[in-house]
Amino acid sequence: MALSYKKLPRSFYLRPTTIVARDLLGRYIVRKHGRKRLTGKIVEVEAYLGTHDPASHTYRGRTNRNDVMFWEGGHLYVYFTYGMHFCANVVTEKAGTGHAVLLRAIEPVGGIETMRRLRRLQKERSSAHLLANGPAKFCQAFAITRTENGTDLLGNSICLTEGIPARRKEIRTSRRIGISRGKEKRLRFFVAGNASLSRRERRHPAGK
DNA sequence: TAGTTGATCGTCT
DNA sequence: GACGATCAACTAA
Repeated sequence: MALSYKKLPRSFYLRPTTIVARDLLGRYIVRKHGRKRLTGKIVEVEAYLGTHDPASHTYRGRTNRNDVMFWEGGHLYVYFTYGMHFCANVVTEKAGTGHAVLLRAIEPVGGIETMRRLRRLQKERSSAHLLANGPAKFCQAFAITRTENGTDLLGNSICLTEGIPARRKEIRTSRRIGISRGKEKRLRFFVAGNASLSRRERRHPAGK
């Protein structure tokens, strides 16, 4: 399939969360930042399944912080963590369900010099595949902060486009990273062998 | 290469 | 008052 910059429609996000998570791999995220346009390919995500998933922010119901996760699919939920980092999620399913997909790693495609500036990295550490290979690094490289919480992904400031969906054979799954509850579920999805993943793949997965 | 640690603060208990 | 969907710098070997 040829690369397409056609915006993904609302209906894309209203489907079951694990379906959306897999289908996000290979799609492009396009961010308008001042006069610059930053683009990247989604290569790693995690699904968070609403009020029944103990690892989800919405597990204990609706609060001021997680409110956006209960909006209609196709919005961006951004939260602040560890006192210094932001992470971004794509809200999925219909309003009120509290589901979302965490964007864990992006392969930079366009606007790489701007991303380097935003990440404030020295030349030695500025290899493109290190710019957004983690949820907080991605937010920094794409200038996503508290201000972007609640952004409609069908608008112009941040949107997702068709890109080139990953083939089924390229997609791998694993447990989610950095959580303590609900860790047994395999809800992390990533593109096999991609250089911009947040973790190196194990040579012999051994059932993990 | 693997493992440990400090930074730093909003949110919920 | 504890902890977290993290990261970078550091240590040891």
